[in-house]
Amino acid sequence: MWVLRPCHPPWGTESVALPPPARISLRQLHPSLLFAEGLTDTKLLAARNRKLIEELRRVKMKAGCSIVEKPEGGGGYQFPDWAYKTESSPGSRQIQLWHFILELLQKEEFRHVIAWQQGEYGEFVIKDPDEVARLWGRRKCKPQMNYDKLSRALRYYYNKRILHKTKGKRFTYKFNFNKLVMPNYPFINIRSSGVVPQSAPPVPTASSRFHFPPLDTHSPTGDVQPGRFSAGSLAASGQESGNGAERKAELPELDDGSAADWRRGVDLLSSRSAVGAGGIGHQKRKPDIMLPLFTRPGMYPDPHSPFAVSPLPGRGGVLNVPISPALSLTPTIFSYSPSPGLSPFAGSGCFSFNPEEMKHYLHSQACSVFNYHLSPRTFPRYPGLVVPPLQCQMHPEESAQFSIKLQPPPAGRKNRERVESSEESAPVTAPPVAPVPPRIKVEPASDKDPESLGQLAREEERSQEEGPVPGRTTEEEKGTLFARPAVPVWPSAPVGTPSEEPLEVAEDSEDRPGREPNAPEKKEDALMPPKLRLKRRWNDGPGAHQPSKNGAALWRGPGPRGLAAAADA
DNA sequence: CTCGGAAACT
DNA sequence: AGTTTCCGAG
Repeated sequence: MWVLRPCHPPWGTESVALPPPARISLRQLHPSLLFAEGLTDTKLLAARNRKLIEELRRVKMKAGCSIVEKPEGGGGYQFPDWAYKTESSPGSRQIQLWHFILELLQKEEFRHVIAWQQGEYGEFVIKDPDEVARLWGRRKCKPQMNYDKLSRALRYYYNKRILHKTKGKRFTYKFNFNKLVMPNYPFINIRSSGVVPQSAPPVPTASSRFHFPPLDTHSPTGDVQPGRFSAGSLAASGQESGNGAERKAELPELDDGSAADWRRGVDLLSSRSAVGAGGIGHQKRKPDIMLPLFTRPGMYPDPHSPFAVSPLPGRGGVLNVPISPALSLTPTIFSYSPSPGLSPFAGSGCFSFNPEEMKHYLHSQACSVFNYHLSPRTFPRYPGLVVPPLQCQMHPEESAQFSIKLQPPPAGRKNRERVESSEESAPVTAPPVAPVPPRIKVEPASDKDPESLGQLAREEERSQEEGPVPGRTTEEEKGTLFARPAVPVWPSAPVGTPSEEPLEVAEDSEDRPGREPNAPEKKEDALMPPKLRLKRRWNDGPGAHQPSKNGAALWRGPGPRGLAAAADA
C-alpha cells in the first residue's frame, strides 16, 4: 500500500507552506493501482504497479509529497524493511532519525553538512547542525525542526545505545556500530552492490568489508529511496523495543552479545521473512560460506566510514529481492552474533571470508576496540584463531600511540561554512573545507579516561546486580583487555551452532580481570536509584555518579504544550 | 553546547 | 515507540 505523505520535497526549492499533514492513500489518487493485499501473484502486481508507481512518483514530486511504500506492496522497496520496525512498532513506518543520519552520511553531497569523523570509526560530525536539522525537518515535515530538537532526539539514542556523544567535540556523535553492525557481518562482501560515496571499510586495516546498499541517487532525505537495505534484518532497534522490552533500558548491556539476541533474531526473522523478503525467505537458512575474493583495502575514499564502498555503481532502482542478511548472511561459525540490528546489506547474498581475512578483521577489531571505543565483545570467537594483543597497523593519521589519540579539532560551528540554503544552491562542488587549524587535540586515552574507571565500576556493579551477564557491552574494558588479553575460549563446536554457553564463559573470564579498585564506587552506585544507575552507564563521564539534577527533575507541572508552539508558528 | 525530564504528538 | 517541543541546569 502506498501512502502519500504531504511534505516538502526533499530538495525542492524553499519551503513555502506546509501542506496539511494528511495521509492520502495512493489508491485514491490512482484507482488503477493494484494492491497485493489478498492477492497472490505479487510479482505480476509488482510489475504492473511499478509503472503506475513511477507515474505517481512524478505526480508526487510535483506535489511535493513523499511516497512511502510498505513492504507488503511487493514492489520496489523504498525503505529498508527494518526501517518500518514492524515488529516493534506496528504503526511506525517512518524513517528514523538514525537511519536518516546514515543516509546523509552516505551521500557525498552532504559531506559539508555531516560527515564521518576522521580517525574515529563510526563517529560523525555534524558540520552544519542547522542544515541537518532542516533536512530532517523537511523529511519529517517538521518545518520547525532545529538542531536543538534534533539533538534531543539524538540524545534519546544514548540510552538505546544506538549513538553516543563524543565528549568534548561539538556536534560529534558516534554510532555504536559495535552493536549495530560490525560484529554481525564482518566479512560480508556483497558484490554488485552499489556505490556509497562516503563509505569505506569498517576498520581501516580491515580488508574485510561490507557494503552499504546504494542510496537512491536522487535524495538522501530519501524522500524517495534510501536504497536497498536488507529487507530482512534489522530488527535492530526493534529488538530493543520489541521482544526486549524488558531489557530495553533496564539491561542495555545485554544487547550486545547475548545469545538471546541471536535467537531472538532468528525467530524474528524467520517469522517475518515471508513478508519482508517477499517470498525468498527460504534463503535465510543457508549461510553459504565461500572462499575469498578480496580486494585490497585502501580503495575507499573515506576510511572512517563504517561502510565500504563498492567500485561498482549501483544497479539503479531495480528491485533486488531483499534477503535477510541477519540470517542468510551470517556465517554460522560466528558463535557470537548479537542483535541482527543494523545490518544494511543488500540482497545479492554473496559474501566471503577466509582465515587470512579473519585475522585481518580481528586485528582490526582489536584496533577498533581500543581506538574506536568498540566493545571487546565485538571479537567473534573463531576456533583456532588467536589475535595477538596489540599489533594493529594503523593508518598514518591514526598511528599514534594507543595512549594518545590525535585528532583534529572539529570544525566548530563558527568555523564551518555558512552555507545558506546550500541544498538548493550549492552544487556538489568543493564544499570549502573549513581550514583546519594546525592545532591538534591531544586526548589522553585510557588512564585518564574517566569513562574507563567509571565503566569498570559499573561493570562490577552490574555483575552483582544481575549476575553473570553474558552480553555486556564493555567498551571501556579495552584497557584491561589489551593489557592482559584473556585467552580466547573458543567454543568447541561453533559451526552451525550459535552456541551460547561457551560464549558466556569466555565472556566472563574476559571480564573478570581488574575490577577490584572500583568497589567503593560500586557502593555509591548501589545507593543510586536504579533508574539513575542505568543512565549514563554507557556514555558515562566523570560526572556519571554525581547525583545530577536528574531524579529530582523540576516539576514543571502538566500543561498543554502545543499552545506555545502553535503560537510562535 | 550538552543533558535529560516531561508532556504532547503522530 | 519515536520523536517533537520546551526548558532548566551544568
